[in-house]
Amino acid sequence: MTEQRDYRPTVFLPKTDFPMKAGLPQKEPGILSRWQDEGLYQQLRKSRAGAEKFILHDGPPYANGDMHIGHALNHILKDMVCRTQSLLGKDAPYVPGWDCHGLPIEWKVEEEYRKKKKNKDEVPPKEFRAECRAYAQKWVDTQREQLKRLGIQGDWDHPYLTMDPQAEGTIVAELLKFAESGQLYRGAKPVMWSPVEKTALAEAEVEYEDIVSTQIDVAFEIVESNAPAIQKLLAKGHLRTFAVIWTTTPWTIPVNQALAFGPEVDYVLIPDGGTVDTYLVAEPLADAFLQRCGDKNPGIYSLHESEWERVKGSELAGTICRHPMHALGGFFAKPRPMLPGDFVTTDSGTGLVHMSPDHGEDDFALCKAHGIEPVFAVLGDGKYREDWGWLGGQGSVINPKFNAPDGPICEALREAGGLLAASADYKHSYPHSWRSKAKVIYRCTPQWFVPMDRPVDMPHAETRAEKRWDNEGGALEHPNATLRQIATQAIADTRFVPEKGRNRIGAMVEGRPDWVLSRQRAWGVPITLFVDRKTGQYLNDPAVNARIVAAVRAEGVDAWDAERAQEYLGPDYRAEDFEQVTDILDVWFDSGSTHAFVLESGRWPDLQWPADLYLEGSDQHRGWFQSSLLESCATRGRAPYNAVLTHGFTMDAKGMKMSKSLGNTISPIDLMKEYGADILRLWALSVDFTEDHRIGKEILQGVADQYRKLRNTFRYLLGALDGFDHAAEGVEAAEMPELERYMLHRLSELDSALRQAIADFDFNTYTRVLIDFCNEDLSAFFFDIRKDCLYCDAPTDPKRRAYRTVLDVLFHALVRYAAPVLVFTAEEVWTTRFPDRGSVHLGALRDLPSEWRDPALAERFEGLRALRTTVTEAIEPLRRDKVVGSSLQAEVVVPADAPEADLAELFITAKVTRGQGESVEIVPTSHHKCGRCWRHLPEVTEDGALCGRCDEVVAGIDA
RNA sequence: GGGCCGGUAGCUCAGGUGGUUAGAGCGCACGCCUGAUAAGCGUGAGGUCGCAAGUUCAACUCUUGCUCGGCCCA
Repeated sequence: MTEQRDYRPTVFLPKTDFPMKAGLPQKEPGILSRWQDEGLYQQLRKSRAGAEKFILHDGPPYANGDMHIGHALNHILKDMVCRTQSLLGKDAPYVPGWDCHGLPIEWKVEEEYRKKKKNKDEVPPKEFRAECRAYAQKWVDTQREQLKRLGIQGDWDHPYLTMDPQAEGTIVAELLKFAESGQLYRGAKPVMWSPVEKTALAEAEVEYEDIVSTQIDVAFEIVESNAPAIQKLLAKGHLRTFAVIWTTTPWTIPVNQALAFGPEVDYVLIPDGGTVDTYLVAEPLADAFLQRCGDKNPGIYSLHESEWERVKGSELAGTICRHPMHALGGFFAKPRPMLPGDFVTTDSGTGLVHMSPDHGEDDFALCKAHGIEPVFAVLGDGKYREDWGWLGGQGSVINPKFNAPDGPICEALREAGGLLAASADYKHSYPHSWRSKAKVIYRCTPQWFVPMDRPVDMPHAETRAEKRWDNEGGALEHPNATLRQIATQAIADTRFVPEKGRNRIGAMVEGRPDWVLSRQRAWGVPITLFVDRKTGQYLNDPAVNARIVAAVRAEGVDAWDAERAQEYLGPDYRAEDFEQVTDILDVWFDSGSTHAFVLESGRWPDLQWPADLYLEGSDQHRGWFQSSLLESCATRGRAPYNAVLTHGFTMDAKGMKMSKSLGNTISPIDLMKEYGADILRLWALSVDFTEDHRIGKEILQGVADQYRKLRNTFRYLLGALDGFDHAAEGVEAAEMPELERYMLHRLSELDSALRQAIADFDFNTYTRVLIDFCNEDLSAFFFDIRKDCLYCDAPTDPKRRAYRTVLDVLFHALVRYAAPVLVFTAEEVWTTRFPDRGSVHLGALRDLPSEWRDPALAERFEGLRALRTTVTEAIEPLRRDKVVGSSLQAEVVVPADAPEADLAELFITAKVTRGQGESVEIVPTSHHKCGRCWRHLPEVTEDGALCGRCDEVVAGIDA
């Protein structure tokens, strides 16, 4: 036995400095600052100048608090959209924005006041707004840094802010378009109102607490009815019939204007044996009613239940009652009609509901539909107004004593004979003010509305110019169509991904009430209207409006100052003839106008109107998607977007929503510190974001494993391509071995799949297909088979050159495919190989040569791969029995009809022969093992000696 | 309480218009290799397709109810 040489130095192993361990949290910030220094975003704009555009318009997050997982997901998806579109060669700019006005910021500033024992009411509004502005700016800056850290690419130096005076000016200009086209009216609406703070409250400012209230049963005498059973009673002049209502808010009785019944509910007439009276209540609630007032009216029991007369709810239409206090005259003497209300249930009460349009949403809507208007009897402090016919000047209505069974309301009702029962023992949950903890009420207040069902008088093109409407995108006219109809058409014309979003927003637009634009707040864009004190109509003069818009554009919302009314009104009007509106706009109007000042204004010349895509969470069907849609349809006659993409919400590992109180929140900022942004991105792009999805330790561990696999694929490519020079070593596809040509075919299939996924915004398919290709086609198949070739063939060998040529093709393709997902890692990969060729993110996909497609070859290889699996399965038992270890020690017999190919090479076995039968058989090889390539070949004379190929190669090296 | 949406292996996902033993990748277990080495390769075990009825010759796939979870509203 001769001394064996160590052939290791003669083997061409992969060589690269690219580390297996990523160290993303440490590495990413450096890459990020390099991009910033090099102005990568601007470079990209330049390189795509003139290309087809893809405009994603960023929905503005609220400038309050740190980035949370929802922001992260949303922005990763937006970034993926822009980057993949850019990969296709399009110009896909991204201008991020923030929503800066609104209540939550006001709260925070007020909270800081309270800490300093400062009273908000003593602070001049201008000063207060300045503090809100500063607060918003602080969070804009914070979130901007956090989003940048995620690798989101965009024009971070020029974001749009809704509090930018230019933006505020545009918002005002958009509002005035509504005014000029007659799409504004002043109406009333019940809002949550706190009598203690004397202010309207938002839903979020209200919390529910269990309290005990007075419950009363009140009788309204029926004076007229179409129901036969009631008519019969009414005909006997001396009998009285009462509709009975039940309420836990006695104070609303003085403002009652109607009664509601359930058309589907069955009612009974209960005769009171002690008197000549009869009571109408819902049948299922009759027992409960009798229990409540039985003690005081024992006569009610006089007739057996089976003898009670029945009345169908639907028969009650047209029935008229009178208020128990009708003797007071005036308001109280008016007829109280019974109206059909779908909201009436038989869960509690009497199945008849007393209606006060001033103090309930159902009440308001039902009364409005029947022409009954609110009366504004309860003032902001909770007292009835002085001139009110009953209890004028008294209150407050939230005072329990006021509502008590022995309070003034019940006493008066009792005296009038209208009170059947009253007890202070009803436990229920009731809204309270978050801040004062006092009870709140519904109260009608005047508000500004956009009508959904009034024909939109969209000004014609020439008129638009006259009126100085600056709709760069133009406007479509829909003769006589209402805003609801135009919006419905726009929904039909928009692409929704996923498709179910269309149904969701469609149902909302179909059913939504008029848009309430006004808020009685400080931090927002003013409703810049002057109302004529004589007519109650707002002034509609384009010249006045132009002055207002110009001032707000220049100075921001502070320009809407009462002292400057005359300046805006000009010489044609007198300020004292007008009331200057002090309400501000619903912030949804702000964000609904972003398309105007971001896409249309020309301040971001890369952008254009309309947007190709809006991309937000599914909650925005009611929010931004809709406010933008309505704003744009009312002023431009179409949606500001061509497509809407929605994502679901991120749940914890168990599928439960994240909340601070549950303590299951996961911060993307923490995750970036632990795993790195690329892992977080890969997570967001691996899950089915169109549904709700989860995040957690195990999931992230899985994502990190997928990442490592991708990273090692690149590491292998970098190592295997060490020193590759295409000019010297490249091989034409036609000259390549079949295996290489098959891989080019597979790559072109992958390319098609990825392009389809981009077109569908189907990113989990994108990442899955990419990772599967790396695992199955490359690592487990191509790379494994060609290991011998790469390590042991001579560098000049045509097969090895062909292999490396394909590796080079794969490198260029894969690094670009991966770039939108693993933005940092792809850059690291790219610069490891090409330190002087700029950023990978400037690159676009190249169209792969169509000749690479070879379906016939592919079909043969699919058969070979199936056979390969059979062979590996067959080797396994021999391994178990320690007959063979490496597959190179196996000799294989395959069926005679196995496809033509170098099977030993494909199967990585010593030898393959064709047998007679159908089966695959394995035997251990008897050949010796080559000392260099470890293959077992007949020409190897003894273990450790060289095979013919290696002998030649080593000789070449030695020489 | 109402509207809409969803529940396929431990994890992330595939499963046209109902039709053979429900698939993939990862993870896991076991094994091979030790020249991609805190890497690479192979084999294997995991699912009453949320639950229950119904339609059908046949349902993960259709209908209804329930349940769990989510978004929006009340």
